[in-house]
Amino acid sequence: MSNYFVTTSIPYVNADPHIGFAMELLYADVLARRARQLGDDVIFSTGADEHGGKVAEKAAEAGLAPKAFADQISERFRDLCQLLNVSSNRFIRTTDPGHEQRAALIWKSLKKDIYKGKYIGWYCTGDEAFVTETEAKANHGICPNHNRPYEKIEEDNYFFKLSKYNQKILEAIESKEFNIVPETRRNEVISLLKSGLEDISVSRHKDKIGWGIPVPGDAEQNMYVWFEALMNYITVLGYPEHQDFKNFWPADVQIIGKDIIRFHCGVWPAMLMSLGLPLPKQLYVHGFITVEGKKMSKSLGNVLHPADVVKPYGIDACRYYFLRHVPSYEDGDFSWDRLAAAYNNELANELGNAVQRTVSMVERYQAGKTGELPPADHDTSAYEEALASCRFDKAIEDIWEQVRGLNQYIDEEKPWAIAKEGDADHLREVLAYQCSSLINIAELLEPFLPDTAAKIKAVFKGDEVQPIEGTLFPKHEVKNDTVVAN
RNA sequence: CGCGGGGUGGAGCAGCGGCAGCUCGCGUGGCUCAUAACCACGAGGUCGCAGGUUCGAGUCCUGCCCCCGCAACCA
Repeated sequence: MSNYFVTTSIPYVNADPHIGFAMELLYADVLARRARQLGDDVIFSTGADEHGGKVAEKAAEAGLAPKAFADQISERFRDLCQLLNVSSNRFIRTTDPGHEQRAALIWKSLKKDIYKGKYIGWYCTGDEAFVTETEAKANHGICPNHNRPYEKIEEDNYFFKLSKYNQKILEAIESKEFNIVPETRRNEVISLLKSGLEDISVSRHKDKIGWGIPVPGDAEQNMYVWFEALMNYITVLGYPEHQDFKNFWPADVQIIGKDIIRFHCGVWPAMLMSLGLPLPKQLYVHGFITVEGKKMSKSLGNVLHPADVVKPYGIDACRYYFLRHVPSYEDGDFSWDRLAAAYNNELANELGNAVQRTVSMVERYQAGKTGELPPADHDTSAYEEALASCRFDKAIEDIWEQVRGLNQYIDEEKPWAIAKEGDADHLREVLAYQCSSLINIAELLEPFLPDTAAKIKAVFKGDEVQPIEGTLFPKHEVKNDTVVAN
């Protein structure tokens, strides 16, 4: 028995949760549940990133104070875990007093790598925003929105010596001490690191970004939101003094989307190194999800909320789709047709029916008695390997091989024919194998479909089958569930 | 010359040097324990285009075309 720590990224609370983040929660949940199943002590943290200009802006639009606005949205992220039966046991908000205090503490500890520098950039007073050097050049020094020249502005900021750790990070990644999966992401990061990291500005002027954690000892500056948000992965454990931190860091797996890879493969490791802490053991980078082939966007009105997906077929069906039919190592697509097909063919017909026919035969031929069950004989190494490398889709495929194998077995053995012949011993043997196989399937399924696994296990618990009321996955008529517009 | 991913039967994908494979859909047959479910067999692809390396290329190299993301300090 050991300790296991898995994290999701903490979503920015400028908008409601959508299925992209739901997927990330599911990935983490599978790992957490699997670890628990193997007897580990698990901390599974998620949370909300709540500071920064954009939240302040959205709050103002809603006529709320930033904190009140953040309260509202972060609550929706918290609810998401329940909606999806996600077993996270820590929810950290960057506005938690604990996080704020610890962030200040961390800043002080990082001080040796923080220096005051000048941020120089092109600024448009019309947009009240900086533009990049390239953009300024592309527009020939004139803001196209306001038709006035950009001003060159200098601003005092604190900088973090990211460049100092460039080489060490590269080494940690190449040696897999800090293991990034999938490989393509790892290669991407390596080439990024080889091209060199520059020091980054890690604070903002208070009058520019007022909603943030103050830089200790400088009333004029707030911490740059990203810098501070990354700290959540250790403040959630009570860094530096809490026992949880001592027991659970480094994280076993951190899960992020591909858009924030730079922060997690550059800034974050550098911060840890500066603090003298080990890097996470593994970073899993997932892709994005489209809806019916299109990128989700408000203007298209196709933003899909997790609740919409759960509604028609239930939580486990939703989990199943995201975990199996969205490729773990690539971008994926959500489609109602494919969800319906997966539900009917795989969950109802193959798995549900395998349970049903087994139960029915045990009842019919053996008055519900199962007798002694043989031990599981399925080779789980492919499954284990898939989970270790976060290939959730492959892991489920491996389970389904067993499901299909069971249906084939039943058709080959023909228990109904054996019953007719009256060979009771042989029949008992065959049916016992079926039950045992289903129990094993349930075991492997638990991290992915916890409710379904529990139901199957309940059926074969004693030496007498306990039929499920109704069916495991009732067949649905094809409904016209269109994407809910927003 | 910003970075990356991808183009394989109707759909979704695997294969990454040695007879082109899986799931769905479609067709035929079998079975009757089961949620009109299950099982078997079959049709369907010149593996984006053009060159090259090789005894042999979806698989390696070069060039081109087409999709899709990311980045440009918003987090």
